[in-house]
Amino acid sequence: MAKKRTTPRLSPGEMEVLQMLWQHGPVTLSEAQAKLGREIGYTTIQTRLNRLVEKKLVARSAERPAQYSAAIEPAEVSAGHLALLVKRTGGGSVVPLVAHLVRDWALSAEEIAELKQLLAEAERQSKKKS
Amino acid sequence: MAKKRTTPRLSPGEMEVLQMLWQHGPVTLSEAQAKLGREIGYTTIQTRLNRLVEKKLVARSAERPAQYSAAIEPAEVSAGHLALLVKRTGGGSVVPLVAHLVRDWALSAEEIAELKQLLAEAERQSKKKS
DNA sequence: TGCATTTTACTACATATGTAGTATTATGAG
DNA sequence: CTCATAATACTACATATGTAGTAAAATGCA
Repeated sequence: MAKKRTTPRLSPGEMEVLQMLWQHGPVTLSEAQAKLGREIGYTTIQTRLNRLVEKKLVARSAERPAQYSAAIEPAEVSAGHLALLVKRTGGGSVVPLVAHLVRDWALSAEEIAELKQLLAEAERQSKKKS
Repeated sequence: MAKKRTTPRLSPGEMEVLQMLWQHGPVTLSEAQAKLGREIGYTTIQTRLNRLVEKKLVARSAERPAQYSAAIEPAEVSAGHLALLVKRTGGGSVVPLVAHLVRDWALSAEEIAELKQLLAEAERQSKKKS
C-alpha cells in the first residue's frame, strides 16, 4: 500500500475546487470557472488550481488547454478530516460523530439499510479479529 | 431555536486549543500552556485564546487569573465540519462518511451496539415522519 | 503571416494564522 | 509601601490563503 501522506491540510477554498473536480471530471480552466461559476474570478481559480497542483492534489495534463483532475480521492480527504474530528470533538470515539450524522441528516430508509449493513460487517470483522 | 451561526471556520490551531478546553475544563493561561504542554510559547497560547475570545468561541472570566472556557460545544463544531464534509466528499450523502468511520476505526462491540441503537432510532423517526 | 482570442505565467496585495517578544499592569511577600 | 513575580496587553513578523490584475505565450482564423 502506498504512503499515507497525511492530507496536507486543505483550506476551504481548496476543498471547493476539489469538490468541483470530483463531481465534474477533468476540466479545463474555463470549464472549471464555469462549474464553480459564481462571481469568482478566472485567475482566482487559476491560482487555486496552481497551488493544488503544487501540492500534488490535482494533476494537470500536458495538452494545450490543460485538463485538471483531482489526484486524491474524496475518501482520502474525508478520512483525514474525520480522523481529526474524531480525535478532537469526539474525544477519540466515532460514536458521537456518527450520532450526529444520523441524527441531523434525515436518512432515507435505503440509507439506513446501507448503514445497518455496514454495521453488520463491522461486527463480523470485530468477531473474527478477537 | 437559536441562530445557527455557521461556525466561524476553525483553524487547526484553534481546534487544538478548543479540544484542550473541552477535555480539561476552564483553565488559566498557565494551565492552558501546561495542558497543551508541548514546546509552544506561553504568549502563543495567549494569542490563540485571545483570538478565540474575539470570535466568541471561548469565554474569559473576570477574575484575576482569568479562567478560559469553551463557549461552544464539540457537537456544534463537529456538526459544522461534518456538514461540509458530507456535502463535499460525500456528494451530499452521509453514507460514505459513516462507512469510513466504521471501517477505519476498529469499533468495539459496545460501540457497534450503540450505533445500532442510533440507527434503530433514526428508523423510527423516519417512519413516524413519513 | 499577422492579429484577435484564449490560455497560462507572474506578480501583487489584503487578511488570516502561527509564533513569539516586549511592555504594562496587577498581586503578593516583606 | 516597594519590589519581584505573575498575568495581560501590545506589537511584530513570517507564512498561508483568497482574490485578482497584467504580461507573455499559444492558437486559430482571415
